[in-house]
Amino acid sequence: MPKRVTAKEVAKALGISTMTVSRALNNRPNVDPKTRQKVLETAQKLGYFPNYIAKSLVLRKTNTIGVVVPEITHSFFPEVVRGIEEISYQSGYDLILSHSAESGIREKSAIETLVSKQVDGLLISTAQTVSDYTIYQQVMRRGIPIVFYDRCVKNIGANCVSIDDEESATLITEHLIQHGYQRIGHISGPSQVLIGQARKQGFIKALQKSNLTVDADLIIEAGFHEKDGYSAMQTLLQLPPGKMPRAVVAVNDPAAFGAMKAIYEHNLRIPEDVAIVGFSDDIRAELIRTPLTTIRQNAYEVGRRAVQKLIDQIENKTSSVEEIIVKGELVIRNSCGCTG
Amino acid sequence: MPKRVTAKEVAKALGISTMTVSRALNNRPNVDPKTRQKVLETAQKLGYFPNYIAKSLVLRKTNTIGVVVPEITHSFFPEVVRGIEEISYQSGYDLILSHSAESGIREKSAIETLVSKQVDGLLISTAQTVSDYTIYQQVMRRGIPIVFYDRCVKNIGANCVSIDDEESATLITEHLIQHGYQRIGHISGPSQVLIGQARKQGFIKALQKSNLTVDADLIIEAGFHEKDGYSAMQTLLQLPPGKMPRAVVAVNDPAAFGAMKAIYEHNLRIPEDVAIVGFSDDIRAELIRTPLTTIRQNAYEVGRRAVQKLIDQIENKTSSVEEIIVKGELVIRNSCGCTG
DNA sequence: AGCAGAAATGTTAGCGATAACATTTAGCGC
DNA sequence: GCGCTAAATGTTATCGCTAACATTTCTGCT
Repeated sequence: MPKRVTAKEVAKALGISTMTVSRALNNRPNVDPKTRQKVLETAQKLGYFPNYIAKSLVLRKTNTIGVVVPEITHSFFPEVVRGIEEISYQSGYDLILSHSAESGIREKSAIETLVSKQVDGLLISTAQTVSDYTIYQQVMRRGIPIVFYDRCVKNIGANCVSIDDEESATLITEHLIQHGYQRIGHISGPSQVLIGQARKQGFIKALQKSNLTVDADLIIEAGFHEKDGYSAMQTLLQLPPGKMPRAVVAVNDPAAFGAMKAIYEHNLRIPEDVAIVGFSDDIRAELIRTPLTTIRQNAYEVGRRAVQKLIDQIENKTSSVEEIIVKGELVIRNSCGCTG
Repeated sequence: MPKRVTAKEVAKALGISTMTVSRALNNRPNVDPKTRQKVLETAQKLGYFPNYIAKSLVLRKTNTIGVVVPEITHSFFPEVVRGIEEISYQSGYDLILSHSAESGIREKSAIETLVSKQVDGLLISTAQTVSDYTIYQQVMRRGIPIVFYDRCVKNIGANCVSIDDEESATLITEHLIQHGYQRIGHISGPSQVLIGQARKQGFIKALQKSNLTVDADLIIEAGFHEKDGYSAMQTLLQLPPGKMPRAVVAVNDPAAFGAMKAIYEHNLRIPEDVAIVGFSDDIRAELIRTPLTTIRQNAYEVGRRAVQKLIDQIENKTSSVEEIIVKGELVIRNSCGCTG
């Protein structure tokens, strides 16, 4: 096992103290330029790498940010991480990445590990099953700042960067209303998931703003996957002709794809018979038979804003608690009735 | 600033020594069960988090693996990271993620930082511009194991897990040959990139094995993007009818998409007039007008095998240097001439 | 009860670096 | 060349933890 070269050995090789070596290596003032030069050369020659672990112990700073991601398969989060990485790199922070796999228990344990590793701050997107917030509070009480991203925890004094699900849902629903559709249905997410709730709220709000009746029969609680959209749409298609929705807002793109399949199977056309829109701008959205009108969410921007806020907090540049909302963008294609 | 609770304070609260606290917390033998119980309770009550930085300093082990990724936008690498994460989590290692952005300089600096952070091992996929391998050797001489993944560095005694680009290219080319096509063209990657070279080699090898002539005019050096495939295909389509390829092997799926666009613009049909195949199983490959026959690369598996190898090495379970190759899988759709 | 041996606990030193203070050396004016 | 200040360097203690050794407290057995 090769021995590791320490500052002490560099010092010994030059017949000086480790303190001078430390000063030279860290560009501190009050070091003779000739000494500094010699230290640099010797360090290079001996293959010296500073030990950041030791440094972190004494400085109580690791220049490391802990990132907790609930799901990595989903394309949204890698994109967020890319944004996080970009800014943190520029600011000289490294990232420790943890995956909670949507499990509250794993999330808690990941946070504990990160705290034990003395990260300077945490970026967290909560797992879907989390309901106990004491760990967050415990961490914050220790003076470790947390910024939540995408999935926020409110009222515990933490910063938060999220997507404006509700407003975006309103936006896209209003687009359908502008097309003149009166009866609009909604294929929603599971009711216990925040994102689903927000989008449903936004949908309802848009109807109300235009004085359209909100018909509970036209809101089907489903899920985020293709099959959920498929079966929900089948339910809608079974409604009597006078009641069947002329347009549908799906909770996300996969659900919309499923719904489209059901529509085609009923020998109906999109958008001539039923218009449909999605949410999240899946890569497939523009490639399918009738390209899907949807909302593009800027995951990259969410990541950037979240770390930036966290780093500001770590370096005491800000103290106010903010809720930053990254706007979604309406991507108009053909499934809504627009012609492209 | 809240003070951090240390083992010493837990000890003082109980009137015992820190050593006993340490032993109790780490499930060491020779601790009275009652004492252990009290320590656990008190630690919990005081909100004690162990300081892994201090622990790492004395144990010279961080339980952390450094991962260097050249590119995060590309879907391949997030998938590799997912595989890495899964296994490392099971084995109790955390990941520090670094991004070299295909820059040799950034890669070197990332490695230096990771070494300074005392990672137990490194997973590296080299940036495209890297040609100086001394940093790798320096790190390995320090006793820090490296496993390369996807993009390997040979002959420096490091383990490596990669995709069998050459063999897969042979495989898919042979599939075209089985269709009876005689004149087959290749839209290759840039010649200085290894992956491109390997695929081209595999393409050539398949032709040779079947005693088909390798016509240099049918091999167009292009790039990995859609526009590269588009312009390369245009060059091929300009060839005199007797020379124009009846089938094309594209270096990857995006290049194939570009090529397909060019083919359609020439009012030719796929696969009736020109058959084409890709590489990498892009998510769009099965959704397009004529679904693309391609090679699926198991990025997830690459990640899993690479960390596993690394952890074995860290824990001294293996010492032999291996080159692990994860096989690609032929995904047959319609663009090759098969009917689905 | 007395004692060996095991079990439980304590003490000291050190991991590799830096802060804070102490000391030596250098520079400069008269 | 002297004295004074500033620059350069050195010393000691410490960050929070654990290894290694030292000591004390239990056991059980004759």
